[in-house]
Amino acid sequence: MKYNKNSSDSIIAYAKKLKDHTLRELCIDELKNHDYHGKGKFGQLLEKYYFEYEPNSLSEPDFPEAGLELKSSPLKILKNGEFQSKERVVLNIINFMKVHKEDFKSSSFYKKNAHILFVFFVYIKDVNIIDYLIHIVDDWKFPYVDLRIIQQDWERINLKIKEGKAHEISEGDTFYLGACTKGSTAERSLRNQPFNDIQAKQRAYSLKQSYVNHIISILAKDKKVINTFDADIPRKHFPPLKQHKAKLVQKNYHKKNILKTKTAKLAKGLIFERIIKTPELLDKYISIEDLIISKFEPYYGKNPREIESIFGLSLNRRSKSYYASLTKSMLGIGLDNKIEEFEKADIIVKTVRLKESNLPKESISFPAFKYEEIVAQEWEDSNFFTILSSKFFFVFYRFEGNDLIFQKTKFWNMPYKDIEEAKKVWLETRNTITNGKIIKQVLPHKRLTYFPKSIDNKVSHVRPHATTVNDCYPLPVPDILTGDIEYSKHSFWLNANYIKNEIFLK
DNA sequence: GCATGATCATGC
DNA sequence: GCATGATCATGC
Repeated sequence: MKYNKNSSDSIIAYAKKLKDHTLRELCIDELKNHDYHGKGKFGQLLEKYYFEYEPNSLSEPDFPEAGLELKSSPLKILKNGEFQSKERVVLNIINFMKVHKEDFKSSSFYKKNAHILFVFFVYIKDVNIIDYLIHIVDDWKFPYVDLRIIQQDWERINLKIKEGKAHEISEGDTFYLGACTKGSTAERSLRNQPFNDIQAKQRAYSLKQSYVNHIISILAKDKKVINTFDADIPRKHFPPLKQHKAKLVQKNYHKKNILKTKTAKLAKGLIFERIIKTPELLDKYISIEDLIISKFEPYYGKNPREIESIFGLSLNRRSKSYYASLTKSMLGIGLDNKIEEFEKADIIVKTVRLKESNLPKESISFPAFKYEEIVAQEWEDSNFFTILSSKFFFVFYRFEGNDLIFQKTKFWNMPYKDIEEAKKVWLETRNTITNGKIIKQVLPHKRLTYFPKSIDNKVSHVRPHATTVNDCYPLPVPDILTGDIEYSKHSFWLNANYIKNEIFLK
């Protein structure tokens, strides 16, 4: 053994030798003649050829004597050169039949994942897994406040199981710790649950992608991992057949690296600020939601101008960030800073202005979808499903006469049944595009479409979401009526009535 | 007064 | 220049 399996320090030190290298360089004899692809393969190769133990699926950590769990995970490079997690980090599978009897501190989750050794590598499509460059290697223990929130998340997942609702679990139920589906196909991965005959999709605990990004930013900062690509990546590390591609990849690495150094300088002002300034605050409230909502209570009944003046602000009311600024002020967050808890939990903040009838003045829009993308996707891979699976934070203002009054705030995530309703809208939209039957009638100043309308579905509808009618995305199939090969951008919207009845009034 | 098509305004 | 959150405009 090249390390002492009883000592986490020894394992971590050995692991750190991976940094700035590829598996091909470090395990060359065993691996060099293979072309490896596929999800999860990197982790298996790492365990078998670098740490030299056989991959297992025990409930213990990967290094049981040291209490250390090994997790490898891909990074992607953003256009601005920053590194981000490519996906969530999937942890142990949730055993519905057993976990409801556990408590957090002695749970299988905590036993396995209290101390994690992360190996982050740079993912590039179609490149042999053993040529991925390992970028960040470090161990991770959850900070106290995060752990408290994760415990609350864990208990919330457990509550759903105890209520016989394992089949209704959603990513939006929780903040940092998610319960993501796991298994090749949905049908094949159904599992029994203890308090309901309905089978539930197999799920695993996972760290949400945004939380993983937070981990990455901390590990990268502590270790000053900035110039990973200073050293040339030797061409021999890429298999001959892929040499052309490898050249491109190398070129890209350097380009990105330069970009990254530039943006790193520019991005220095970006600060994440916590709502929870001291851990003791957590003990005063039942949940983190209650704690956060309590911050807003002093301002209920006031209008935006009054709230501004309380904080000595004078904001541009037309600015897109106007309500976001008010929200930050009430949370005690600097206007230039990001709300750490919201960023880490990928919470979607929406400000809604209601009429006196409690009906929102406007429905809520989401980003425009790409016609070519949507026809190639399945529901559970779609952006719309991801959005609707998120946790939302609503800030409600309500008109009383001409005065706009701050009414209330609310954490919310869409109930399982309503996500199923929204799925119908998505499927119908996809069909409409696939069949090329989008435009119903062309009128002088507008076009009528076959897209789902708000009267067709309780939850959602499709509407234009473009700068002008000429602001288009290409169509995968030309429209039958007009022959158009592109069409103005559209997006999914939440119905105003749904917001009123299912979010504001509930 | 609402539903739906269309567009604005800002910031990156 | 475009993505995004927000808002306008018209006809029934």
